[in-house]
Amino acid sequence: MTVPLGESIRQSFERRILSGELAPGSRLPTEQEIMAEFGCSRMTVSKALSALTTAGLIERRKRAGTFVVRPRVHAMVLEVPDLAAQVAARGQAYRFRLHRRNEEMVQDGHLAGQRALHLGGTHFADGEPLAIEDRLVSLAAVPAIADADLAAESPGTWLLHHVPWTEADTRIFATGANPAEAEALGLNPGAPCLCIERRTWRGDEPITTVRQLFVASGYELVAHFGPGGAS
Amino acid sequence: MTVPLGESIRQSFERRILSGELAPGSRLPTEQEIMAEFGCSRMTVSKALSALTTAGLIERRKRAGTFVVRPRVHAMVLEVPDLAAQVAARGQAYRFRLHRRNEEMVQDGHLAGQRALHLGGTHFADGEPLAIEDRLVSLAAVPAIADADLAAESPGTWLLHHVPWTEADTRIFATGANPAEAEALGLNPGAPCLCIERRTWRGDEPITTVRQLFVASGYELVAHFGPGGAS
DNA sequence: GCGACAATTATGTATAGACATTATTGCGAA
DNA sequence: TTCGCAATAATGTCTATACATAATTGTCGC
Repeated sequence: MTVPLGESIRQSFERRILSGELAPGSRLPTEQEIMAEFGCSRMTVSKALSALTTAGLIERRKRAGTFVVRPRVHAMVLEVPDLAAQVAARGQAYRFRLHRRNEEMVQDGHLAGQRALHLGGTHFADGEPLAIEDRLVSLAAVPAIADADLAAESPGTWLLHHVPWTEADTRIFATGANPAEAEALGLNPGAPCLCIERRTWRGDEPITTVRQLFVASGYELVAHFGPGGAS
Repeated sequence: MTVPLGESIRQSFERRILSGELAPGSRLPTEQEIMAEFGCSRMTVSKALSALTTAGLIERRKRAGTFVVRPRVHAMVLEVPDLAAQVAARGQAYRFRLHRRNEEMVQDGHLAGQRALHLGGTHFADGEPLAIEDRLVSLAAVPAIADADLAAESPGTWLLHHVPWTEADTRIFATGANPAEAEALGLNPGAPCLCIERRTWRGDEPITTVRQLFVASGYELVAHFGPGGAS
């Protein structure tokens, strides 16, 4: 038995649901009936249904039975890899240049009232500016960053390797570069750019806020939704 | 016992990991030790650890034990709600105007070699153009769209309510509006726009391809990552 | 010393049974 | 009719046990 029985039960119902054989809102067989169909114990059925529940495909209601959920909003998986790795994966030379680094008391936003390290820099791919970023890192949450060598490694890469986070919000929108930004990116003012603003936390504790402005022609985000969840 | 024992075990280890008490790469107690700590059976411990495994917090290796995973790439959940619903949620009046509808044989791309319905239109929020879209819908996969009333409802909304899909790819990038696009959106040529290109499938069968161009000031995408997965 | 093989130890999966929980259903009384 | 309560049928959780599986560890032979 290469594939576990519980897993094959899960797959069977996943297939029936995704194919439309089991329509949204329709009732699945009872656990007793599924036991009989697959010739296994109720615990095994229950575990398979629990997995489908956490995957969001079905809903279990006591006394009433188990139902296929009706489709809601699309939730897609957005991969946000490390920028240095992503540039390297395209076969380009990656470089980061830091042009601002100072400690300050943050007045507003996500890190308001905390001492933070304020970092600014430019990401280059093959010597061409790809993006500029402006970042605040909480010194309370990440004291070690005060001693980090951020000239060699971008702050994002350093944080990714040194600081685990548990929660993040990202806003993605298009905007025109203002004169200073255009200058830094080698564009004309008003040129289209992709802007990504991200705030991260570990538990309730804010870690960092970053605003990255990408040259439109040099960057795109890719999101995927598929049966496996991620792929 | 309001909270199930297995769940409290799961929470206990989640807390210890997120707080850093259990560092990435470190070994958890064996299932036997956890049994003793919580005074329960091994199945209950195993179920709690299974949940943490699917949540991606720990890794279980036979013979070796259970370990806290090291942080990897960021995978965030991108909410892609229906545009009409999203505009309505902001308290604005939503309208869609269809200005192209014809059947054609698709030459290239995702739907190459299929007969498809080619649709073009504009999304308005409070009477102002918000986005233009250009869409191909496979007539083989979705024959019913030939009879749909797409003047009242946007093609995206119609598809969302009538056609389940199982797989989708999305590209997100910034671009400048070309003269025709700028005209349709009431912008100057070259003005920054957010472009979303999406291809969807049901199983192996392509359903639709769409390119949506948003006025930069009117739209942003929001992605989230958190312990709950979605929130 | 060093490689191959066996023993050990840990997780992976499954069964069978028990009791808890809870929403529905139906019946009886006001 | 309608309100409320009890019976019921379904899922939720847990125990105790068994065997499978796989990687590390130790040992034996060379």
